[in-house]
Amino acid sequence: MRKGERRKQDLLAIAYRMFITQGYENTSIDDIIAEAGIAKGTYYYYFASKEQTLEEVIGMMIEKEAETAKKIILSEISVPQKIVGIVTSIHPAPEETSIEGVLMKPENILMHDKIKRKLVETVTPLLVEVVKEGIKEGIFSCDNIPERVRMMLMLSNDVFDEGKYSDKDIEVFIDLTEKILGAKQGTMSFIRDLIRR
Amino acid sequence: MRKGERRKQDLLAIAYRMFITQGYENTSIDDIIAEAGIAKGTYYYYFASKEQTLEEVIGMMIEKEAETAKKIILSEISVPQKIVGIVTSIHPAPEETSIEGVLMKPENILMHDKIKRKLVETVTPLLVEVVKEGIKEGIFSCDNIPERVRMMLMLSNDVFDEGKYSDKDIEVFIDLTEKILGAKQGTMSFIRDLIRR
Amino acid sequence: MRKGERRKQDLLAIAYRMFITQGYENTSIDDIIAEAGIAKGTYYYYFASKEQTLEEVIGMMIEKEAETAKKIILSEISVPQKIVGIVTSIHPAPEETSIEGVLMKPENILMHDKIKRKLVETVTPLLVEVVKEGIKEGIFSCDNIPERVRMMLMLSNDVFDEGKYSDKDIEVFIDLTEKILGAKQGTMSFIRDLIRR
Amino acid sequence: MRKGERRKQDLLAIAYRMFITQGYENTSIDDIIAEAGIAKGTYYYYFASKEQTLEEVIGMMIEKEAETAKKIILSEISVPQKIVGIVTSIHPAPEETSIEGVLMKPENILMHDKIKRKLVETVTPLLVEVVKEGIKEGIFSCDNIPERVRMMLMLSNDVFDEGKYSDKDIEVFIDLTEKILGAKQGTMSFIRDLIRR
DNA sequence: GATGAATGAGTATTCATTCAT
DNA sequence: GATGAATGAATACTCATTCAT
Repeated sequence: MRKGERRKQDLLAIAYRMFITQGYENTSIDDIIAEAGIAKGTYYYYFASKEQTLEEVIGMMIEKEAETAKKIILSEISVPQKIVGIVTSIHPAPEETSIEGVLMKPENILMHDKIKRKLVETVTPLLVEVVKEGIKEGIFSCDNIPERVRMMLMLSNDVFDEGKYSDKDIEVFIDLTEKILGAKQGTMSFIRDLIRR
Repeated sequence: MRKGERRKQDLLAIAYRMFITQGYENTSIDDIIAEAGIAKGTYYYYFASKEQTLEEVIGMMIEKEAETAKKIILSEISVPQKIVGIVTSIHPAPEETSIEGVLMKPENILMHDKIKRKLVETVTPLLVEVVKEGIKEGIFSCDNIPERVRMMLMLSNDVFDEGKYSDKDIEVFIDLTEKILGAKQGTMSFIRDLIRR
Repeated sequence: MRKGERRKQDLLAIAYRMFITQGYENTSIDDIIAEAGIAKGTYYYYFASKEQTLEEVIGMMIEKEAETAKKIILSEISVPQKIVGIVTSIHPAPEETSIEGVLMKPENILMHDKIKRKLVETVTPLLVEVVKEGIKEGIFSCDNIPERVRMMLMLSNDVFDEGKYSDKDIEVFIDLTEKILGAKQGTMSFIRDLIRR
Repeated sequence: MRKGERRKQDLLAIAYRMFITQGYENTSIDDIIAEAGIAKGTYYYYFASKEQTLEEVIGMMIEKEAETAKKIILSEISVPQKIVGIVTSIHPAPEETSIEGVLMKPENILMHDKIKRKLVETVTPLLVEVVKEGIKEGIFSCDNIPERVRMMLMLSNDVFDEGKYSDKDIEVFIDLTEKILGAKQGTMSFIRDLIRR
């Protein structure tokens, strides 16, 4: 059973990499098994279908992100820093975005979209708690917290996922983030230094 | 030649309807020509490829939207109403969204995404002018106008495209819209009455 | 070894049921072992191949039928009743036929056909003895007994296996049965009451 | 269109031959197109699926048989000869049966069974007319004609399709045929000379 | 302008069987 | 006796595109 689990993880990792690199639709089962060096039957021993593989790949990613977010929440940093930490952590790693904007190539939109939705869904409740903490501390002031958090997340996706954003985009984003949460101007301005490269 | 143009428009209309209804990937050339009652060769006489057809379909839509937007701009209504009018006009007609959320079915994401991007790109400069008008009138007050307009558009996409939004979502959206543009609280509150059904 | 025998019988019973229900071709080894809750290796410990399983399943059925037939022969009923008893006993139980004519679904023809042939082969010699008894008693009168018995069996298969037969079919069948065996008219007419539902 | 029709007929002929020779299930699309020397797409241009091909192959055969039967009916021979002519004409040509009993190989049962059913269905009404003719002429005498004709057909299938029948089988079959139709003994005895080889 | 026959690379999925442990 | 991971050949079907007429 150990052996089987290990192999499944390997396959998942390979599938993940290939889906990201060439797109889900453009990756054939044959591609995957060739890369993994296994027989077709073996692949289907571990996965019921290609789509199921995609689900598991996504699940794996989400899980990782959620864990990171939880660690951030438990760490000893200020509430605004927690929020920014979580928001930035859920964006595609620079390696991935930089390789010719892979994630946004049309062949990847399906997967990217699935991930985005699930990520928002997963991270929202975690962030809600953080925001509530901020309200208690008097840093933020707002109602309809879940809705505001969701919008903030979606906005950050819109702005940062393409990998093409200007300084002005950042300025506006900072401004909006403060206003979404009802923070004093300047509260989130340290984002500038984090993001600008 | 007139006749040819006419036929092309028909094909475009058919393709548009089928892409929307069943998704771009799920619509085969055979489907289209069956519906149109023409031979395969004829289809390829008018379009170089399936993808080109998609581009033209999208172009057609965008053109329509842009025209609507321009009409709104030239009309005799208040600046906030112009903005809201344009923003709401670019969202899928209720018929389309309501029919089981067709547009967001996974098979439609590719097309939907392409449309969204191009729409933002096209509508932004138009809206920028309106916002500038609003600033002159003293209703709005902000810098980085193009960036702010883009974010507003993207946010409205995020909130309204799924067709599933709560009253709270609307409240937050109104609040944010006002803050994005630096308007007084209440300026955009009439949105409530437009959107709530 | 006793334990092994028991398990094999269980497997045979499961295979039988699934072959009947879903057809031989449509039943995969995986289906069988899932139902039995055993590993694939275990299955192949008991059976050399899927086809061998089918043979054994059929053998099992035939054996049962033959036993029933023998019991009928030894019982204290009239010769015509023995014949009818045996003939009716070899037809699929109403439960099986009635469930949407399972046995005749195209996916079951192969198995059904194999069973039919073997059954005729097995039952013929038994019935021949009964017919000879009838001849001694002066009830029947005919030559070429084995050939006649075979045809009677095949005819009964044709008429009754589909589960769709009219009253007229029964009338004709009774008439023919009498004539096949050279019996007086009316000898077999009690079939009517047995079969009509 | 002429060209297309011709090719379809060729494909049908090839499929027919291969289905007969190797069995329907054992004949892959690849086999067929290799034999026909065409591309896979071409095959699917003419047939929607493998199963549809089977249906058309069977339809083709049935049509042929029905035509033969009609010709026999219109010919100037005696009623018993018409009946025997039709019945013998619907059995597999000797070439086909003789080649190692191809038709009855397990892999062919499905197709064989489909053909048998459809053939009985198609030929029964034709034979009914002939039998009625015979009754008018006073040669036959019976009620429930359709049921009797069906049984006669099924019986002849049972006896002759396997290609293995003895002289005694023929004797019994002749006897039964006469009795099914209520003919005088000897009416159908000329069958002997036709069938015995 | 229009036709429709022909193409063929591409793809996911199934399943009986083996064998080292 | 029992396991379950690994195999890999087999197979039906799709579809955008081309081109001679």
